[in-house]
Amino acid sequence: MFFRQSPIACLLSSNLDVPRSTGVGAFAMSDENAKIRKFCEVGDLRNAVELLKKSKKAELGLNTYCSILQLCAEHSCLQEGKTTHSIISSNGIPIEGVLGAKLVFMYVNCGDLRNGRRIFDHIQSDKVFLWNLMMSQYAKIGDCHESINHFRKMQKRGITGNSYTFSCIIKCFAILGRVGECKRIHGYVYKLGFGSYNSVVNSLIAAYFKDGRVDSAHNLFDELGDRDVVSWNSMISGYVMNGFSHTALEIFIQMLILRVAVDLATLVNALVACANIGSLSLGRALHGYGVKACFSREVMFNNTLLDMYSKCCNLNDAIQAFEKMGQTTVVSWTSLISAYVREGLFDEAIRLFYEMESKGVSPDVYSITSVLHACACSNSLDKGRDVHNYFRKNNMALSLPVSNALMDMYAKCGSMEEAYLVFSQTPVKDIVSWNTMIGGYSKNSLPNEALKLFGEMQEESRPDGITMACILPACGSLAALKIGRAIHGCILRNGYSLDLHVANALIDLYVKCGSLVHAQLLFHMIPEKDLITWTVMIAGYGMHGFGAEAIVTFQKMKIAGIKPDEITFTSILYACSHSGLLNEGWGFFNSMISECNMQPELEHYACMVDLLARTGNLSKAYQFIETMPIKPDATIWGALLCGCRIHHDVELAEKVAEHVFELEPQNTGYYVLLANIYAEAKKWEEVKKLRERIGKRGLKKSPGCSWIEVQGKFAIFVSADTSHPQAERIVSLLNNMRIKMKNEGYSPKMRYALVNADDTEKETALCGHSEKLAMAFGILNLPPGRTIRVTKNLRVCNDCHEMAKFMSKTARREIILRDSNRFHHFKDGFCTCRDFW
DNA sequence: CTAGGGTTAG
Repeated sequence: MFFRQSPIACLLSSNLDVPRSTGVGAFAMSDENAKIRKFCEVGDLRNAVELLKKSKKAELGLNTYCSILQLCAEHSCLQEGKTTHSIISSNGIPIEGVLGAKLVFMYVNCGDLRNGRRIFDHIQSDKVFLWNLMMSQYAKIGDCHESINHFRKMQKRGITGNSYTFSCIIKCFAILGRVGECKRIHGYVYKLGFGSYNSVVNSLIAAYFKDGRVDSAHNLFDELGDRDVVSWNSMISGYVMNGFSHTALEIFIQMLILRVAVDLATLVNALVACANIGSLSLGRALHGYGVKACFSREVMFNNTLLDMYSKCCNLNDAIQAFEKMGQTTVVSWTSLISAYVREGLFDEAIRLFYEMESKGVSPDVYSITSVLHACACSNSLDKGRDVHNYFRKNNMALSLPVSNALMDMYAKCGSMEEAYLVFSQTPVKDIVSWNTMIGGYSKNSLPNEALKLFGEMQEESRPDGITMACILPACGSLAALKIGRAIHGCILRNGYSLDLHVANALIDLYVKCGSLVHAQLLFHMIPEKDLITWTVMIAGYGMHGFGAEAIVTFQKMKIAGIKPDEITFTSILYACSHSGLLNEGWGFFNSMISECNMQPELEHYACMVDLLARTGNLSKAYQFIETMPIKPDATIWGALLCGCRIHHDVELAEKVAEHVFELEPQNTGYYVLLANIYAEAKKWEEVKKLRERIGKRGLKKSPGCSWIEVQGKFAIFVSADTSHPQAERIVSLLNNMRIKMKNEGYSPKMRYALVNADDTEKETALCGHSEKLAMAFGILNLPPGRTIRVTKNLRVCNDCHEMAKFMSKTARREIILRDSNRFHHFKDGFCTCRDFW
């Protein structure tokens, strides 16, 4: 009955002499403490703290504070934890020992690492638990360095770690990619006797997988006696991470056979494996399994499921998975956006981005890069700019991946100016930034800018294999053999040639630089050729006029089990047309439809028209165009117009030209072509009319331009250029050549001149063509016997072609001339095109 | 006594 009274009532009602040591407080304290502890036991934190606030210092015991702090920690209630802390302080309780540890635990668990750290530093505890707590929390927020610092301090103080310490430190070193340290810890762990702890071994397995040491990881797993679900999950995710999704799924199946309990992480990893190998049926089975295991409310499960359906090319199921989700995150939206991109529905993907934003889900780096990728793929500069403006309006920070995605978008949409603007405004660039810009310039036919940036890059950053694959096409389009060779050397020194992208780009480089022998050599050295390798070589043979070799290569490719795609067919048809192989061309065209189930596209029709027209089947070509299932464009009619010129069919040319002019009224090349056809038929009146027509439209003929690389420098010539320092020597060489030609019975093909002037004037005009100037410059400046390689932006003219043949014989030089259409190898008075181009 | 090792997107 005494105990049931309140302490105050006791004091007032009693005059008993109570000993001081056990005192009134002692009885009262147990009462208040018990009440608070009772609240804590049932998880009523609010009432526990309220009562704590009302209680006096003397009424409270240490355990009571600890109970409340424990509850705060478990429920992550920082506010109540702080209140408790301040009561402890104002009550003058020293922060040390168990109470100090509890405070650290509370702060750290509530995510207030700063206050946790302050108390941790203050109490100077040697408890391993607290050290582990700090380490793992730093690791959790991604500050691996601080976590490692703690570990080092711990070692200095002579505190021996336990399994928690080592699993954490191994993870930190693994994240930082310091596998050497992991190995060191591995040995240390064995010495201390933690070598059989599954938590430690599991983190080691993950560390080795992260470093690509699949075998080491697997050995650890084999030797691990006490495997738990995490061990299995580590194996599955490790194999997936290293690109062995099939093995990952085999391990998953093994797990099912051994009846190891599967958890959420297991299913998520297995679903990723299914997504990677496109195994829809297994993915569906896992879907069902997960629903039965009650994971259908887990965001992680649903997001992975959505992505699995997307990657298995099942957009409908992906949409359904999204719609069934109770809770969506930015990850769900991003996966859905990517799913639409994968299906080619770019506009819908872009629309989803804005819908997500309007639903209050703020975009992150991944969603932003995805939507920019959608803009890039849809080739829509306006939509890409809109997204860019959206960032600016919302003051969103441009992180490096976002800036890189912006550059890529602008580059793919053809605006290198805007791409460069982003690039120049990116203070710290990485290799991706440089590669994106260099590749962008290459693909947008700005090879000089690509080379310039490549030079700048080397001052700041080390190029990698991708850089090489980006810069090589620029060298190719300039026919910059010397620079290309230097880059080839760099590739060999760094071992980049093992990368198939690089190897393919190198073959293409040598093809484009006219060095077919080198291209062939490299081609034969590649043990595992992919579709691109074969296609590049087929196109290369075609461009150089080796149709038969192109066909043999095509057949070898099929034997190697590689299926041709649309581009391969373009290349082989192109090769047939450049060598005049009509029957073979038809064969490939038909097999494309019947054997490979492909719909020929415009470029395939263009090749066939070209082939028919060149071989003189003009009316067949006309019929072929008229029966095409798709609308012919200017290049198709243009190919026929070319044929009309070769076979001097003025009547058909006029008919065809009207189609061309209607489709591409701004393209001067076609007017010039028709003018030449008239000129060759000596229809000067018609030439004059056409010139007037061109004049009215205000069209300008794009100037012919040729260049040649001598000692790593380019000499560039335009038609009738007299500004070159060696102009006099060049002209006299050409005049001498012309005289020699006349003496040997060659007459200049005057009918190819556009002007109706007297013969002398025509001859001068003929002599001024840029390719002649470049070839002459080559003869004058390259050591005897060296092959002369000239590149021209337009098609070579017939007169220049004749002269090149003559030059190759009289000057005893091999000349390789690349025009906008193909290669001409001149040797001993003959050309590989056999005058057929 | 408390904690951890394995978890989706580009």
